[in-house]
Amino acid sequence: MASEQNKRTGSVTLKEVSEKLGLSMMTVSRALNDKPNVNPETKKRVLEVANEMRYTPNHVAKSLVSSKTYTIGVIIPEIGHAFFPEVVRGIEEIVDQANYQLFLTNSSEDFEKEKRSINALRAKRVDGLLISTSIKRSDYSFFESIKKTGIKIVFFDRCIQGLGISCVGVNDRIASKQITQYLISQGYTKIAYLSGPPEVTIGKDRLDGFKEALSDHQLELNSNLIIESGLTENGGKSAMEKLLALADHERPDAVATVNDPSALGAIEAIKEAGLKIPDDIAIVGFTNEVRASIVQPPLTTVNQPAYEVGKRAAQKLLQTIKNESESIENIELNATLVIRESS
Amino acid sequence: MASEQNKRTGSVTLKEVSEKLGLSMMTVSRALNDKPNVNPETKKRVLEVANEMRYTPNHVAKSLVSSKTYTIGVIIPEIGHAFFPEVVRGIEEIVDQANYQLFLTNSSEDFEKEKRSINALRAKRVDGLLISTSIKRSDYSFFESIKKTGIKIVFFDRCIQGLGISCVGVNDRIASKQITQYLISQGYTKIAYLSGPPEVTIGKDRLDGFKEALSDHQLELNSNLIIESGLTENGGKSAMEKLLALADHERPDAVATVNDPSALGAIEAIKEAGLKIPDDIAIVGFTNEVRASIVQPPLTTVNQPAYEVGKRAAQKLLQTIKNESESIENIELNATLVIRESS
DNA sequence: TATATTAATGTTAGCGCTAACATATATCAA
DNA sequence: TTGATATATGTTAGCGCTAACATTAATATA
Repeated sequence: MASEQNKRTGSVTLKEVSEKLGLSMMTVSRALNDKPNVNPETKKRVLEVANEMRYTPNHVAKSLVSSKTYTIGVIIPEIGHAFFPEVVRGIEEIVDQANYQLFLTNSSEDFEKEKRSINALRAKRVDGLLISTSIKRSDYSFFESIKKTGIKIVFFDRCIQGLGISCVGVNDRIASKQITQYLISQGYTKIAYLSGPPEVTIGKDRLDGFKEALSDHQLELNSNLIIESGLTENGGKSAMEKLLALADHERPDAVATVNDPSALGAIEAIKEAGLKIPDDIAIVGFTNEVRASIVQPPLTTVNQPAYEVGKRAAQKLLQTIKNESESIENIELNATLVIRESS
Repeated sequence: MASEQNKRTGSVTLKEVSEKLGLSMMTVSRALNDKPNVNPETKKRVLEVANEMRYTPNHVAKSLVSSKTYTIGVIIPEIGHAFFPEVVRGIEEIVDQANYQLFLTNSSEDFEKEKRSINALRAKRVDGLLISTSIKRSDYSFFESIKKTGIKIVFFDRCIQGLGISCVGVNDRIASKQITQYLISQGYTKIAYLSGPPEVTIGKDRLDGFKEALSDHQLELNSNLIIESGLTENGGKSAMEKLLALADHERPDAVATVNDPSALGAIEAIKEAGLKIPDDIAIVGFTNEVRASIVQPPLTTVNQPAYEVGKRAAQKLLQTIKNESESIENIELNATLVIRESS
């Protein structure tokens, strides 16, 4: 029993199975892979014996022959942000259906680590890469050179434009504009904005949407009320503290934010200052992550279909892998307003 | 430039680099892998040319030779549960430091999918497996047979005992006992329990801890007050509704739960019934996930060091891979009480 | 000077598998 | 009966790399 096992790796090989059966490796290979021209009887015997011997095909060897690994790499900037696990869930579902396996890496918003991971995944010969870039990315040239190697890439959520790489995200600009318009329609006039990093699409697009809404309604854009908060709770909190420190006449009556974590941090600051939401100051987020419905007061925000983003990105990547001439697309999913009590 | 690229895969091979240099593949291989007996001058030239040609070593081929893939597989029951992304973050950090790559699969609490994933990962020849089993697991024999193949396994959070496989978790029984004792010390006497699935360690151990605390304080164990809620919000909510439907004299004055999602669901039910927490009914959770501090009222719960669980599990697995005679351990991390306002 | 030792490089074989070609046997039409 | 066709199986070579052994050149030792 254990004697059938390969000395080197501990697993049974095709050769061992074929020897036991008195057949050539090729016939056994054909039988196990549903190739034509195998006697049904032979096939049955092969399957039985392979099963008995607990043969597991070695995909490493298969991959070397076929130069396909049925493996994709996913680069996440921060798995701690509730948005991303949902995206991963979507990706995993699609990828699993297609019998691919998923390598996960977490860059922790560190571009150097992101580069290292991408190179490691290339060495592992992944068939494709699903990337959401870290914030502190500096050189586009890296992605250009990666792209030149011919590996298939799809960006999601945080995209880089102009590289000829497909992207799956939400219509950030429009959604950001809508939620700002909603604040305006509620009668708020001094609206502040906690912005994300401008280098990344989501940072830029959401800020643009905010600005558009203001100018559409002839509201002045007070640059003192636009503060970069990054994408975290802490960033949101300290940005809000700066706003609260402004003189009374400048202080905003409402705050729009680049994402929910940032809004949650801001809420903390507002509460600590002893102010009431939305009476003293209204606030809205962007993401609709798990905490948004639970915080007091429940947060008005934009629902980003995270799971859907993951699914679509994975689908697009698999198509790009399968079909050499797959077009480059900019897929924008619809984000929708979720009106709760914080505004 | 592009002409140096391999026709088959689009990437440059060792052979191509060696031909360009007029050296044998072996010398180039030695130079690139920091092996001894290479002329420093040669090494420098090799590194330069390899870099110029954008050579990326093919780990698939390396793995076939070495029968090591520097790859581990992680099986998560539900990445949507906030606890698990944190665990994954811990795993990823350790694994990355050791230059391993991580395959992530999400079983969605489906044991059939879990088995499929494990088999797929075995075919991919991962060096080890980090597993948190799904709830609906029925046959232990599967794990027994997997273990026989010699693959290294470490369980985390949800373990199966008696298989001779290491496990990293928290001291569930004791922590559950402590939080129940805390409720008792606050004067509650009719304490209900929303329990998890008993087949899984966390379900059993936490319930045991709860029971121990009651019997230590000579409180009667009313089996009507122990309801299986599963591990989700919905389960918690409907279990709580059953408790609220009890006759007045039976109705609990406090509820302990198997985990935070379950507690959060129960809180919803209590609020919908128009009752006040903790005045009408107190509630405590178990996990300390992101929402626990934010819900109204903030949830008293047990802090499970998720990130630490991930790190320790990954460390143990890497040690088990490296060291053939690594001992089988049951690592219990300390969970600590987090007292907030729900009790 | 002859010989042992070390350093630098090369050659061969094989990891586990499959594509592509080769062979043997059975089946069929003319 | 003959060769053509289909079916079932086998053989060879090679995917990209490295371990193990082989060779050559350079240096040290007696």
